[in-house]
Amino acid sequence: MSPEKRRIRERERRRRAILKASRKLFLEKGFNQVTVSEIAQKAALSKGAIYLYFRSKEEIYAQILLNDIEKFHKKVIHIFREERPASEIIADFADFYVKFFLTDRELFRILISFMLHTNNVGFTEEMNKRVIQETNKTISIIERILQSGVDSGEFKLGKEDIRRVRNVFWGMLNGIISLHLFVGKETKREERIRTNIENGLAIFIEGIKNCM
Amino acid sequence: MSPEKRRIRERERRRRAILKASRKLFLEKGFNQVTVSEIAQKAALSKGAIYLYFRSKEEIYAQILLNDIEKFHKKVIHIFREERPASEIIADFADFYVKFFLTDRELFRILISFMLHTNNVGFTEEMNKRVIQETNKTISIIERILQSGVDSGEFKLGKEDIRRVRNVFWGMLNGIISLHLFVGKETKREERIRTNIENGLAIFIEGIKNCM
DNA sequence: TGACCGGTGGTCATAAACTGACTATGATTT
DNA sequence: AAATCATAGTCAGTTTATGACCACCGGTCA
Repeated sequence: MSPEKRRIRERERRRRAILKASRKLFLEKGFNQVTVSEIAQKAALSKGAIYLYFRSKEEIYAQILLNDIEKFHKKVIHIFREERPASEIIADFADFYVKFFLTDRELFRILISFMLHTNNVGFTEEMNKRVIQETNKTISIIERILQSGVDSGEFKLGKEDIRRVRNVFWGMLNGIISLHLFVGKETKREERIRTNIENGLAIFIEGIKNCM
Repeated sequence: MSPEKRRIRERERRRRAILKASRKLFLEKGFNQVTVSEIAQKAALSKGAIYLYFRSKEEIYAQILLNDIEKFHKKVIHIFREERPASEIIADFADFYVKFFLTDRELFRILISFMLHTNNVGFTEEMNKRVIQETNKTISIIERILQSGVDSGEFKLGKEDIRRVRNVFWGMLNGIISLHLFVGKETKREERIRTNIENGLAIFIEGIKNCM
């Protein structure tokens, strides 16, 4: 291996170290409560060095978001493997979504603040764009599921309907989870969320099968 | 961890990388056939960087030697654990010595050239002193074994005798191994060496039990 | 014998990476 | 609204790394 190659590797290793350290801190304390000095310390670098790898604290945060969203994507993509009724696939999606975020409450908090466009972090337009773009990829998965339901005759929806239904479904998912994470009690949280979402889904699917 | 600590760690990691890379090369090709540029390349560093970690090619070599000798020490030290006749312990030592070096023919070549004081590498006096000092530690182990034999009444040797016997034993060990490694055939090498040393030991122990 | 030559150990000017004291700014207290 | 504080971001100085270069040595050939 050439010195050049080695340096590139080490650069990437440090970058990952910074991301790993700051992710942990952000999840523990929230964006605003974390200082760049803290991140530097945890990554065993000086503050100045952080700025050799990222332009700003926000950029670090954005990168973490993008990584997490990508991670979710890679996992969720397998839901499409099987040939089954769209209503089942969409229930699986919901199930997976809940499970994925319940493993890390703060990860959800971080992502949901973007997904619901309620973040108060001073991102540049560029950063916002990229994060939203990635988020939309996830949302479009729902659209694909709905579309397959229409194709197979299971649902009867127009093009515009699909978009609306997608938004309702997405909102419902995040709304229910948020409700229980931020308001509800710890006890039996997962069960409550699941029940809520099952109920929601039942109404939801019945609705789109018959009404529209 | 502080930046300072991290840097020290990384420094040590590089140093070890250089030693690891050059050890491999030295064993493969011998000291003179290895260039510093090769070492640098294998360690994924520039040539100049090598000289930030070692003063010279010889110093690298010396460090490898010292490490290897130390490694041998740490392993051989356990031979003293048990309470047994000195003649058995010394046979074990011989056995261990053979086994240790047969696992790596070139390691033996490297070390023996020092132990027999036949190295042609341009070490500084300082380096030679340290390596010889470490080698003498190993030789003194033999002395301790002999001494314990005298203490228990198994051998009858004066102070001066012990030193002479030690040298004879040491020379015999290395001589026999060298003989087979550099002259003898590959086939049944270990067996031949063992047989030789067993014979040598029998004569040797009989000699020091009765004659001196 | 001595001029030449290829190869290599070691050097050093330059570049890259890192550091932490410092500055500017926005929030908070008095 | 002045003063104090906290902290994101900067930058001059330091450390570490690079590879072209030099000096030297051993071998070759006239």
